[in-house]
Amino acid sequence: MLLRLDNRDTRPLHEQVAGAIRRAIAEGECRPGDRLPSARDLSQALDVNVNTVLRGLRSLRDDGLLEFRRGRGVTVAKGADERSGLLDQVHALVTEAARLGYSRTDLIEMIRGLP
Amino acid sequence: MLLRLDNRDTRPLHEQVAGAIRRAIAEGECRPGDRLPSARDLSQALDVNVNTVLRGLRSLRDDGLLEFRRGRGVTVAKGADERSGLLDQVHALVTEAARLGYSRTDLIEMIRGLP
DNA sequence: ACCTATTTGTCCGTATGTATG
DNA sequence: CCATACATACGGACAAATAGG
Repeated sequence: MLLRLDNRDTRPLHEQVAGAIRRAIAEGECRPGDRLPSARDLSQALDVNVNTVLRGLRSLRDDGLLEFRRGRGVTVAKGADERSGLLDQVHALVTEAARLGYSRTDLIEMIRGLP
Repeated sequence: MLLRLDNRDTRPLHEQVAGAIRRAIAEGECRPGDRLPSARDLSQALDVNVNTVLRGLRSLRDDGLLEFRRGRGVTVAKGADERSGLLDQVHALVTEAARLGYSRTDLIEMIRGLP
């Protein structure tokens, strides 16, 4: 799993980290049960603080994509491969919407308002 | 631009007005630079109070979709058509979600659950 | 079973930048 | 212009799990 961050990306680092790993899972580079590199290794590779990496990882855990075990590392959760692609789309949509001035509530309204 | 409100809709009237006009813009019925019917005309056509219409229009102005000019009316802002592309993205998302067995409610929960 | 060194995520505080009043 | 609040990113100390002797 080879990750890199884009300097031109204006999003917070922890979001970029989360997005990169989410896509790696969506594209099958990491499969359920696989172990991720340790947060410290990732932080070295990406040249950001460990806690910044962990913040990104935590958000993926909250989405049900990852599982944490102190002393054992971070593993890809069961079913993460199916959900990650969809969550990736959701994230992209929410981000694009925010850029254009639309709130999440507006998006929910759009979804509800579809024919 | 033909607008109508749904009696069964439980949302506040000003939200319904805003939603209806937003959709009209997204579907190309109103293009950037076009003038909207006056708030008074809209209030007559929709059978709601003028201030209710204005409240909805104001929220669209805050989103950057409309521009107000005293004495000259309300016009569709530049770039408002580009934002309508969001609806296409929403469509694609809902379709892909359905293919994977996720309902709109599931998507809404995903959006709500984002960090 | 025991110890201990290492690896791993968790938790605390702090500096900096960005809004907000 | 100043003050206040909030988010972001960082650093260091900590505790759980592991691996080797």
